Amino acid sequence: MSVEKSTNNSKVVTRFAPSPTGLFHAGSYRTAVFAYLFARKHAGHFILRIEDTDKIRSTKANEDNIIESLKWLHLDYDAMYRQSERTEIYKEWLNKLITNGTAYISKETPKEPGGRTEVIRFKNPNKKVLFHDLIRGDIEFDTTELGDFVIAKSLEEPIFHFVVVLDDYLMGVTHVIRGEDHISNTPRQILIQQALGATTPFYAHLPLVLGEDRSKLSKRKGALPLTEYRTRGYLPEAVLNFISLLGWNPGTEQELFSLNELVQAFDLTKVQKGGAVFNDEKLAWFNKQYIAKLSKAEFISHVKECAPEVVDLPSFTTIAPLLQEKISSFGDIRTLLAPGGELAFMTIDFSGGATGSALPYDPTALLWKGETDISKVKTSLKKVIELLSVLDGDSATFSAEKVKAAIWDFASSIPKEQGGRGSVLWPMRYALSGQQKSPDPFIISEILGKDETLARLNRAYNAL
RNA sequence: GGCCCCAUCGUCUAUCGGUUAGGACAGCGGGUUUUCAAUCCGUUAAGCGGAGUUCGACUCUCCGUGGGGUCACCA
Repeated sequence: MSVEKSTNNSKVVTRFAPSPTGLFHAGSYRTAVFAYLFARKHAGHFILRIEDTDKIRSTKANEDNIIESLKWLHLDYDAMYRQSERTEIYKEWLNKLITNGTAYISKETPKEPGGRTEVIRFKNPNKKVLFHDLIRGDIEFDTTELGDFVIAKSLEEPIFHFVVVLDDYLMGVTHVIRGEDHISNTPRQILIQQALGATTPFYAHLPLVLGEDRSKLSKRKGALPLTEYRTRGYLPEAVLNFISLLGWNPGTEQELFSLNELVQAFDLTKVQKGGAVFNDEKLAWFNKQYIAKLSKAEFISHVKECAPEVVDLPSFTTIAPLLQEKISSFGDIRTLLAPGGELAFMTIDFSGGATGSALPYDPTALLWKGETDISKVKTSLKKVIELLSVLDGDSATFSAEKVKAAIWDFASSIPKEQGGRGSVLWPMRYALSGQQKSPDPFIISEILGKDETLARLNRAYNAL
């Protein structure tokens, strides 16, 4: 008894039904995305249903987190329901089932002192249930081992299996798109459907999103809430793009998709059966692609959100283009500016502190590659100082281009055998940045300004 | 353990019986370069095992193995 139905005359309705018992992470997010894409692809409805029948574990904060995350990702829904507000409806239908004999009030011996003495159980017809899954094909279960399972703690406290089925029915859900972990719940839910006189929707059980250890992604396994990706400086478009390609792909070699392109391309039949490991490196790559596409103004406004203190730095506009091509997430900016980071030269004190004698780095690192002759480095630094001294110190004219122009001929005049340009540029750059890695010495000079540039070069010169 | 689902490079995946098994991330090598990054070019790397079916299996069937999910008065 396969459940073939026709979709010809029924509008597609999908739903995303999270329970607000934890922060919204990639596992549930992927389910939301697929249900959303499928609905939009077929010009159908997408419903958000908060499954908060567990009053103890559900919180408003978690619900807000779900809603906020969906909004951040631009997954708009056509209707929203909260199961905690539908108690009367459930009660009415629970009574119907009890009346028609498919459910009954069962006397229980409390497991703990003071425990419940009666619950509502479903009268299990103990039969085999076969259903068709859009992704996996026919699946058959024998429901006998389920026994007369509980569908409500009381008339006012229905539980998951009952409310899911009833709501899907009442809300006209045509396609139940959910995680694979619900496969084994499906047969008992179909039993309830039959008792309710409801039609069976299409089922599509998605492969799970896995952690590095290949087990179901969960907070416990280190899955970050989506809102955490936001605060770490990930773009919603990148997160959406990445997660959409987890367990699904259009069969082409295209990798970058806008939301609209995803809607157009999405196809449930191309969904994978096996689980997919969530890979942070690839997410970072996607994010980098999207950051690169940002206009200068957009880039700056995103930095403002993630690292406002950085925008206030005097030379921020000078390094912004550098940052945009370097970072994978906006959170990287803080790392770059922190002590030891490639941009630390902007914030480290090179004045030598109270005694005025100590350099914030090891002077011997000024030596380029195999160079051992300190006097050569001193000569080179001295020449650089001379060349820069004659430049106009005005902030508008002491630019990276001007500094480069002033230095370049001299640096290029050094023969390869004597170290080439590197023998000039490395000590210069290191003197200015105090870092093994940093932007080039010209841009650093511009950022520091003439006075600070010369001060640092002189201090390095004197330290040798 | 019972039941259920799954199985191509380290990872995400293409292949719908016939391919030198393709792409992307990561890795590695190189060009460029004062360093790192970026960028460009190149490159390593895969059909879990065994039986079948077939002229021919990564692809279909079965068994095994492995992994995962689920077994609540949670969802």
